[in-house]
Amino acid sequence: MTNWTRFRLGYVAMSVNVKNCSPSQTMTYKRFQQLDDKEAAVSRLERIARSNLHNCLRLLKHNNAHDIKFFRLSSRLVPLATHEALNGWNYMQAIRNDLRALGDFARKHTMRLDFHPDHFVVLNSPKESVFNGSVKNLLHHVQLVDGMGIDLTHRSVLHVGGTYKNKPKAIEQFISNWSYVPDDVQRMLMIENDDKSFNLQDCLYLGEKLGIPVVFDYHHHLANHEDPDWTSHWNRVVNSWRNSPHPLKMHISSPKNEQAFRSHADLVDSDMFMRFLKEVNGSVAEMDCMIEAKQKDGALFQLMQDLKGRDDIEMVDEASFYVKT
DNA sequence: CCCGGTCAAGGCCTT
DNA sequence: AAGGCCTTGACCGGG
Repeated sequence: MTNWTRFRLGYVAMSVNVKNCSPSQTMTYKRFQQLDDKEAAVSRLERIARSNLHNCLRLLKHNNAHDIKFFRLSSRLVPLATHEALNGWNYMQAIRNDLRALGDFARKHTMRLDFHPDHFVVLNSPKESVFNGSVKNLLHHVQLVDGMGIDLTHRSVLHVGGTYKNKPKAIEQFISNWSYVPDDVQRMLMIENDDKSFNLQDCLYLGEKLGIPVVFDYHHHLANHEDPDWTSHWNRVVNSWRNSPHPLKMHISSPKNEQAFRSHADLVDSDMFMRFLKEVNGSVAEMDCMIEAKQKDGALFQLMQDLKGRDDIEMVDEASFYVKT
């Protein structure tokens, strides 16, 4: 138990302020197929990947200028990286320097970077092909983290997966599949409650059983819960992070509206956020809050602006603060 | 230049 | 069994 918590804000993948700086440029497989000169096509993929990483570095510089030390990298940095048609493609060779530059900058400025692989990475699938494809994708993420030269532990957040019409069975499937997940990947992962299937208590059950930190998504919890009172489970969330080198991490977003409750709004509602912060304040020394909003870093800046006017907030810098109790 | 259709990957719901 | 939808940013081609 500590006195106050230092809260740090982060955002996802791209900036609304830095123009022409996409870290997710791509080439679809269809397009790749249409190109006759495969060697040229591959070097075009490599150019795109390098450009994505270069843009990431620009984003990190922008973040650093605004004290933002927490950032989720795009999971589409290297187009077609794990596509079977490109088996044997040594993209790491092509991106090594850019990747290293990214990691060097992050380390120099003590930034926390992580990933959130796309929804088709499903570790509890009963289909072997889906499971294997998921592991392949996650091993790609391991390579990226290693290539940046930063520690692998707890860098990638994942949902539990599908329910397949039998949630208890799907949870047990996750546990049995877990034993086939490579050690590196296991070490890299965190699990997050989702908005339709696996709620906070499901994640805590798995997290405790398998030693995986639980990322609490407050918005998902509002949309999908077994027990609406998350506070009575909070100490278990805190505890799931006890062996992590990183502070507890959570996701913050606001519903778009009542009809599309599960969709992300442009901005984060600061009153809702403050109510949440007051509940958790003091439970840990530091906490990282990932802002998931349409307006990306714009939402982060707006939120900080909203908090700035309050007398129960003590600002540390442009992206972190204490809550006074 | 703008706009609508399309795109590797899973799961789920409807028909 | 098959097709549409979810969700999302990027890109392509047509107007």
